[in-house]
Amino acid sequence: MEKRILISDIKNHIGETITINGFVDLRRDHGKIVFIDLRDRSAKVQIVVSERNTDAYGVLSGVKPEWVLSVTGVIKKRGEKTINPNVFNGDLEMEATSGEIFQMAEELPFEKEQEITLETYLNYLPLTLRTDRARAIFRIQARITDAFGGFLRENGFTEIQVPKIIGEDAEGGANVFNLDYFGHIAHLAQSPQFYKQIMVGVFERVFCAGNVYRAEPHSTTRHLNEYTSLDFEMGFIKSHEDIMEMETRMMEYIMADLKKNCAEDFKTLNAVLPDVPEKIPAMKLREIQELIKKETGEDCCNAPDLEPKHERWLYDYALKNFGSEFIFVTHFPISKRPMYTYEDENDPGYAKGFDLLFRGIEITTGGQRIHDYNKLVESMEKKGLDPKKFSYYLQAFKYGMPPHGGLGLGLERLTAKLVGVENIREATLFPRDMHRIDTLLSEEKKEKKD
RNA sequence: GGGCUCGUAGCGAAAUUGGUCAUCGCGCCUCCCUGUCACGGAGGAGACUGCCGGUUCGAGUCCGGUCGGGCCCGCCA
Repeated sequence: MEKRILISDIKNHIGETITINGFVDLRRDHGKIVFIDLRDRSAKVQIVVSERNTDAYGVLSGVKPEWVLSVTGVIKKRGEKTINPNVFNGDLEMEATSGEIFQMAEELPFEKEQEITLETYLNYLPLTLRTDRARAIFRIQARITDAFGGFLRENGFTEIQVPKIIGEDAEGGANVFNLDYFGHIAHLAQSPQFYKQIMVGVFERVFCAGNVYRAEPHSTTRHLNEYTSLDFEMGFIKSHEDIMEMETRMMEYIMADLKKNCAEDFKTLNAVLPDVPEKIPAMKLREIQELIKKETGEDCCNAPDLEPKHERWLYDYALKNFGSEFIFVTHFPISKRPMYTYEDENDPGYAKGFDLLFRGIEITTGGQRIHDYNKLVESMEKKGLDPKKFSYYLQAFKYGMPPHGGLGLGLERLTAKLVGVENIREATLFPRDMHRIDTLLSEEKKEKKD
């Protein structure tokens, strides 16, 4: 295959005649001279189409946004007066000598790179995703998953793939999607929890990144019915604090990676990377609740979790008092946690577990898990679950399981908070919510009626 | 599941207490322009103000219903 020259690389071809491919971003028509901003996956550059170059002018002078082109021409340094210091490649341009149109395009149904409502954005995702903003967001997201895997591989973790179709309710309680499995009822996985725990018995340290499903009928800026969970699970830990330490180092690694590889995208989004402290502050839920009572007068001391507004309050508090945009909340009441949750022997009734809050939102839940078979069975019974239904999972514990723990991290939540978008759906390529699976569900319903 | 709120050209917005106000910007079409970079200039097309009904001499504006969007809460990542 012929090596294609990317627009980001044209500075190495000054004076040469080369061919570049891409999409029309914008045309500025001055009559006898036409400027085209052409973008490919790497960058943009200005094409100069002059009437003098008859071949190029004939083909290219009338192009419109999103037309797909191949342009051949000479890469030139711009004259002093025509340099644009505000854009990438602002000191270069291509003088077109010929061009080919691969595909024309209809007029976009929205204003590119302008403010549009979320509804319009979601209705035209195949096109709105082509904007600078969206491409920056999802390049960053791709780096996050890449760095997540990179860090864990360096630390002895093995990547695993886990099923998304499961037979029994994974953890009890949560709403799961049902599906017909050859006449049996199966569910869409709401987490990889059981499989990654089982795999601790195989590899000791495992991780996976995949979609999980929640049939919760919510409609907020931070919930999706299908989201991406970044999970790891590791054996031979002393306590949940080992998991917290691992996550802290992981965050450090991810942020360093983004700083190195996505600086331009953060600039596009006007977003700022957080500093990850050497030790992320950690407080017990009860300590925080007392603090909230003391500082705000609001009494939430008996609640099993923090309310969203208190999570935001805690963000301000941690930033002010600890200089950290991250904070761990530990020791939730065991009664409100899943059956595999490990009770703190030094703090009975409370879990050796934690949430990680970033910029005022919960992005991670993690903790130590019960590894003793009998205790696990006992815990299931306490929660009103039938151990027989979990016999497959329990095998791993019956035949030897090290002390272990892990966590799940919501990729879209992390992305949204990192890049500063208000709604999590802007941090999801093709978000699934109550009302929309690519198209509006209500419209499908309407069509069926007709 | 509960609550709040919004619905005006392709897109984003404006219309004092209901009284020719359906307006502006972008985009689109035609024409002019060899240095722009959100190019500029001249002209033009495009909306029964989501839908149905009501109040009124008069409704984009008020009321009821309906459809759709958004947000918050519960639950969670």
